[in-house]
Amino acid sequence: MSSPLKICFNKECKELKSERPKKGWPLRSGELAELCDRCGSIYDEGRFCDTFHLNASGWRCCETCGKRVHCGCIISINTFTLLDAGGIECMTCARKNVIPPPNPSWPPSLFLKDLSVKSWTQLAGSGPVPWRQAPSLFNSPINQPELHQRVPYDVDLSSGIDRLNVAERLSASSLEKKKIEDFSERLMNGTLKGVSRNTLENGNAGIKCEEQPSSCRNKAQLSSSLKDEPSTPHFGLAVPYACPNEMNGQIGVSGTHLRPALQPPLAKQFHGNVHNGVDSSGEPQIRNGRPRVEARGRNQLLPRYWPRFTDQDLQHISGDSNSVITPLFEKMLSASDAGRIGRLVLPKKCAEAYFPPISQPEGLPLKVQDSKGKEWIFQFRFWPNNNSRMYVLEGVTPCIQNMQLQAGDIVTFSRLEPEGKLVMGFRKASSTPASDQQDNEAHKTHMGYSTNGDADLADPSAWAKVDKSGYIATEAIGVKSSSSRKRKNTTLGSKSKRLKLESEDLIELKLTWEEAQGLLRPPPNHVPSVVVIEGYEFEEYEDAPILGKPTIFTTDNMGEKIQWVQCEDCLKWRKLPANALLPSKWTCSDNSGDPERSLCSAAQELKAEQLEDLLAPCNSAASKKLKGAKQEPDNLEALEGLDTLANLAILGEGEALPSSSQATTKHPRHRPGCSCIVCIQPPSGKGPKHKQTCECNVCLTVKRRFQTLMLRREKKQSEKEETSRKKQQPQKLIMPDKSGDDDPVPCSKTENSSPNQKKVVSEGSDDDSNRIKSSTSPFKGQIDLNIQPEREEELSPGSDSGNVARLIQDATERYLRQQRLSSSGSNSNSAINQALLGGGTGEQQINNSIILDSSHQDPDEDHPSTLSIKTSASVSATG
DNA sequence: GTCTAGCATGGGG
DNA sequence: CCCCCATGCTAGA
Repeated sequence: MSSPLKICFNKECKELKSERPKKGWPLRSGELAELCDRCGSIYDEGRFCDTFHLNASGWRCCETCGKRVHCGCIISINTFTLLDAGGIECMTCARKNVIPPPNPSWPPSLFLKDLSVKSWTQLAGSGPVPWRQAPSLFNSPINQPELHQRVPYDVDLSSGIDRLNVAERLSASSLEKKKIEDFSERLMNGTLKGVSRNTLENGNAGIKCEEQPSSCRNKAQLSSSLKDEPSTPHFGLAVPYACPNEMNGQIGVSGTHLRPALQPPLAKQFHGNVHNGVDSSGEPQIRNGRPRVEARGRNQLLPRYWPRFTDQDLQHISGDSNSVITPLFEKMLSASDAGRIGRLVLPKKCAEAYFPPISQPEGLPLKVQDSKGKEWIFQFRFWPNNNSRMYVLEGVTPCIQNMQLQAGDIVTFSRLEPEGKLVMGFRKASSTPASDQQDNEAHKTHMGYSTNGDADLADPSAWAKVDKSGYIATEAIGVKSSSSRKRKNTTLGSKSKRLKLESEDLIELKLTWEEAQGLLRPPPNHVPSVVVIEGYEFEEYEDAPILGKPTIFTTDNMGEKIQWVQCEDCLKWRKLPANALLPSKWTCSDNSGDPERSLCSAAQELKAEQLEDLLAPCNSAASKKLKGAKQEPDNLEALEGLDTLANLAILGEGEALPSSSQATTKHPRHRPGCSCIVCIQPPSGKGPKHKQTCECNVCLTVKRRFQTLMLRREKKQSEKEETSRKKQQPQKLIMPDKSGDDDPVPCSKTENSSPNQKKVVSEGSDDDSNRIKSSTSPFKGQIDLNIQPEREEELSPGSDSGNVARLIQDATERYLRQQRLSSSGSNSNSAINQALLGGGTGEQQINNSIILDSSHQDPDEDHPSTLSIKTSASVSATG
């Protein structure tokens, strides 16, 4: 590794590394720990753990020779193997009885299971994972050439995994089912052993486990092999891949699904080679759950698809049964995956490697079990795409909704043995392994142990987080930040810009826009202009509003506006002036205005019942309406969301949030039980709607934001016009420190508002009460707050800003657009248009309205300048 | 007019 | 340059 630090990687050692530090164990990043001479020597001699970890936990004794092995440590990860019956065995003993696995590509258990022979179709459509038999194909005597012959299309067979996967798929897909059945049958009869070996031997740069019974473990042994392949990620602390000692199918735990640092003595063994075990080399595979590593550049599965299960994940999936989990792959849900279309795009390689072969686009129904044991049937199919295929799982929407997943969350696929069931788990993007959502330590770990090049891994501080049991224990904040960061660096970072946007969109997805709206506070030193809408005053911020700690506004006995804020530490509620601007994290010590209550020890001013009254309205959907015009968080949920957002603000952009908001089936951004107007509305959009006079927090904040939005739009439009239609906004918008509400162009309202726009709207709206009076805001629009947020995801794949404010803006824009789309032709819609048209120049206003309509329809057009271009075309359609 | 299925496109690796 | 795949696009239901 190229640790920036000059000291020995051994945290027990403070020695400085020499110019040419000694190489130690492989890190998950794929690099090697750099040690000082002394530690290096100790490591080389195999005495590292004995020397430095004597008092650490994780020591176990070899079941055979009794030798003590430090199982809970990355350094010794490859010096032992887990026994099926429990316990461990040192490599020395393990090698003695090693028998090459029939085919490392597939879990040995497969070979031993008494699988009935079914056609793929049958298998796929019913019962325990049918397709899992596929692997068996390679267990047949069929020789490599035969496999190749079955390959209908051109594939790179040079890689072992390629061969296996492709051959497998190809053979299945290209062959007639009868053939497949026969093949499977043969496989089941165990007559096909050896195929994989041949394949691997010939095409795999990896180690040939089959040839050398002990090689598997040898491979697993880091240093030597790793040193040979420094580029290979070895983040897996996984237990060395153990070749089955017997043909009973038992093999040691494959490191594949075990995270490196999460390799404590497993309470339960999760067999199965890693992924399809297609990896014959065993080496990389073992370490990181990486499916098959055809060394250098020929990986079949991209790192982002490598399963990163924790043993807890696996345990959860397997439940109390004795099932063995074989992690297959995972995928971060894209916007479209999580959208309502219900199509989950499967990574091609993964689909071909782990799902039953399909030769027809129609594919097969695939039964999948979720982590809760519930079964789902998806259609596994593909679309011809160019000369390739695009694999998709159709009908996943119910499942995804059931799991309350959003774009950015990760779905994991694994195989449950011996049932052979395909299990679909998930992890929330928040880093909490959601597949089980157990509140255990493991879940505090990052799910993102990174792959190659993860700086975090190379960072000794990260190592410091590796506790003695081998778990990566991280403090809450740390988990959040580093986790999400890792995510970005790995899955997202390596992906397209599109995905990056998505990741940022993630943040947005985790906040209801109400939550976001409610968090807005006027920028410091800025006096918000007041807009009166429907008799209520709204603050209009010229500059970017800021995010502050959520508070509850109210009026005290003296009739003064105040706000209540809860101390982060003692949770006591403190009273503050209404205009106090609070940091996201506020504690009593910040209560400088009230020295008496600037300590947590000070009694709470609010009595229990008062507090209850204060919060009560929040819990009642019926009481969502606010008494005041200020942005008052209207319920606890909102508060929670606000807290989240506040935290977000602190954490900075790109930080994943705890997925506190779980989507409802109707509205992904709302949580079960949510009684907001959105959630109680039928999908059709019919039913209760916000009235124009609605004064709920949602409406208030949206209206407020609408004003801001319109103002900004108008500014930019003006600006644009002044610069002769010169496009200039996009970059600005995506600049973290400039994006969002922060208009980079210093323009006062006066400057940017055409005189006309200052006219008070008095359009002949169907509802006169909807007029917006404003003394300062140039925009006088009306807003129909009835939208179908559930469509937001679909229509707005991503935000291009990591700036929260920007997200909020986007949310608002989307909201507005939505309401327009969903209520086109409605009074409110026309009202908006009229309102917009009523003020300022027609063109100007039209553009504004059009912008709203056009925005977000295309992620690439999420810029005013671009949007405005479309206006003319959209006008007719809109008008 | 809406929704869906399936193909096409194009950015990014 | 090719492949993957997210998502756009659109014909058809």
